[in-house]
Amino acid sequence: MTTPENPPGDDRLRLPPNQLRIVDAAAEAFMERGYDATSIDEVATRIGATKGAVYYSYRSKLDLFLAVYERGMLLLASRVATALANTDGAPAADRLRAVAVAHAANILDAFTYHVVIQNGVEHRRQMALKDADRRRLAELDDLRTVHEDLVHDLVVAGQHDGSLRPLPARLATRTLIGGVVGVAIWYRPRPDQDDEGRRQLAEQVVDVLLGGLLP
Amino acid sequence: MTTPENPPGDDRLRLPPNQLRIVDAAAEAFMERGYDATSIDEVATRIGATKGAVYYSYRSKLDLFLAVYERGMLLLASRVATALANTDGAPAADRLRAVAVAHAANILDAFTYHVVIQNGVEHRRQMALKDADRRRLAELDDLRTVHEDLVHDLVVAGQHDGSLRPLPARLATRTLIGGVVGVAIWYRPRPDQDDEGRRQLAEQVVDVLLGGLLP
DNA sequence: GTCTATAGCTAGATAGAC
DNA sequence: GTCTATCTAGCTATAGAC
Repeated sequence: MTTPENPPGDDRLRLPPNQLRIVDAAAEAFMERGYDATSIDEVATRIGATKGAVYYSYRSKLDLFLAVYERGMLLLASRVATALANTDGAPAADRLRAVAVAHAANILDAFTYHVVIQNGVEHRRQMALKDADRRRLAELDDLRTVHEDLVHDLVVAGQHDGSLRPLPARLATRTLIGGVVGVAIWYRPRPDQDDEGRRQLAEQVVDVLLGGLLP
Repeated sequence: MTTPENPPGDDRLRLPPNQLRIVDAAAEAFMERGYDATSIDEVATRIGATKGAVYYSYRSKLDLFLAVYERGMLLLASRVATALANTDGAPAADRLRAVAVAHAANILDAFTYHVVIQNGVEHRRQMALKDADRRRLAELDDLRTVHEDLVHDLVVAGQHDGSLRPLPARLATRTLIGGVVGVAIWYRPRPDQDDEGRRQLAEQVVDVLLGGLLP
């Protein structure tokens, strides 16, 4: 986790250590086996405990999933905010690049979380939820929308100041974000790759997306 | 389904009508609720029948998933083969574009299948499988590898003949495919969109990926 | 070929001891 | 706070009638 500890840090990012261990373990388990196929027993085993310890901190399995989803999105939001702060006043294309690199880098750094988000969002939308859960899920989905709108605004601004090609803005936005998010699908963590290595990979991916494959 | 019926048509694409109805229904259900959350009863209900009818044609739930996976990959392979045949002798960049558009268009046309493939592949890899099932799954995974290698070869060829930018070839390949596959995540089918409309959308997405967002 | 009935199992959630 | 024991629901898969 390479997220700055103090900058635009949402308070919800600060978890008690035992909860953080549970959420980390849940993210790993959900990534490897999928949400439905993962039992609470399995999450408990990963932290060397049993069901009871998990249920003491989280009401339900869905609650646990929402905690993973939330943490992943907040880590991303925090990092994107930093990228924007660092490029204040720069041309839109440069800010867009900074945001996209921050996004890709966060996917690599908090890999388990983002794979879970990636695989989990669709199913959850259709499932039967209690009102309170539905509300929490909707809030988290808002974070995705906020990010897409932010990128969209940068795309439009870039087309205005001439730093970006005139393309259908919404389509370009989604294709760009889709390409970044796709990293969560094809990337496999390597032991030899440190923070700096992941950052370089993030930049390379964004270069391909912004510059295209054609000469 | 806009797939040519005769060209490079794998025989496995020709299913008896009742089996096709079952696999179509399964793809829909898996897309909406996810593999694990979907019961065989639910698939049966969608074709106006009960469990028994499904189990008569498919031994197990996994068998049904494999049938969906197989059909999706074969539809894609067939369409890509046609695209390659149609661009024989053309510069590599043009062939790459044709393949990518075929891929994107097939994702839109056989949307349910590709969403299931997209969401399902990772989990299945880690699950406990019988030898026979493991073998079938490996065969289907091969189809993905074949496609990636095919795109990779086109990328390398394009860099040779100067029709593509000199980028890290594997990375560029995965980013391109990732961007195309990402369509299965953000696209939502529209009633007003016909075959031609989907084809145009596929072309627009590929234009963004090949040309990039920068001027 | 499709139905109903049911066996057998898994896993979410809770209660109460420590 | 974490444990063990247990209740309960829901689902895969099969058997046997029609």
